[in-house]
Amino acid sequence: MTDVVRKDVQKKLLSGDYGCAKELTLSMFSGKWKIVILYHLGKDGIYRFGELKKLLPHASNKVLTQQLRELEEDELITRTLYPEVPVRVDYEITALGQTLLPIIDLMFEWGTNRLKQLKHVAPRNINEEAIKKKR
Amino acid sequence: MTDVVRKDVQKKLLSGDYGCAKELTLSMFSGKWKIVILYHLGKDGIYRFGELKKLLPHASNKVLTQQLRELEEDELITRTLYPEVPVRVDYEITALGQTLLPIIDLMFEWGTNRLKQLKHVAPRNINEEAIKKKR
DNA sequence: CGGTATCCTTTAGGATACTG
DNA sequence: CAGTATCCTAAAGGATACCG
Repeated sequence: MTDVVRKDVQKKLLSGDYGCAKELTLSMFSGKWKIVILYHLGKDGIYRFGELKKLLPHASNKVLTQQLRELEEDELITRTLYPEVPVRVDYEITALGQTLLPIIDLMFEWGTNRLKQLKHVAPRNINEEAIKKKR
Repeated sequence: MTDVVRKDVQKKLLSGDYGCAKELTLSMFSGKWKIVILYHLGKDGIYRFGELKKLLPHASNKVLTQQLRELEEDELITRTLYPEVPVRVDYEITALGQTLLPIIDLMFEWGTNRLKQLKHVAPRNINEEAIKKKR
């Protein structure tokens, strides 16, 4: 899921149902590349489309564009087009987007600690879990 | 998306690729009802399956069970079965799961603030955005 | 360069009926 | 009571080709 949540939240907003604050926040990240995009824009400043593509070589044109458009809709990033030849497009994080950075940092921290733990229980355990999943 | 991320992270763990700490954390929440489940278990203590169902009336049996199983796999909650008649099953958050609560709290806080802002820009704006999306 | 357009696959999520 | 089992659909994500 992920964008199930996003659409759900949007629907609730439209119908005047202003509950589910956590879900609203979660829906900001939900999308395969959104966290990473926000992270880099928050950390390094401005990126051009092509630069983001290099950063995320596994993201297809379509999906990357889609994620950027949604982040823009959510007012977390801005898109600036310079009508030069060839065209240039800059993506930058907004003030609102920056307010998400502390959360992303916490997530990074938690994930890092958890990865350390998972290494200690030895890779074999992880494999066993994976096998268990296949049943 | 959402569990795209979860499976992605699991794959990376298996192949020894221990990057993507943020994604690991995100994958803990990704799933339509996971945050809410963690939130309630973290706040109120133990819940039985039926109680969770009442709390989440829109979740189907299948999906709710699935989310609980994944949370258990990720070691965020425990499942305890009491072989009484009729059977009883308790769900409880683990110590690891509790370490996610600060993040969830932050998400709740961010979402609440954002909802306030969105109310102030007036519902009409939101409708315009929604219309824009339909193109 | 920064995308669209098109087509395709996968899978998350859901409705309903049934069971130990 | 606490789930499985089955079937279904919507939509997220991806590959590739083309465009202003």
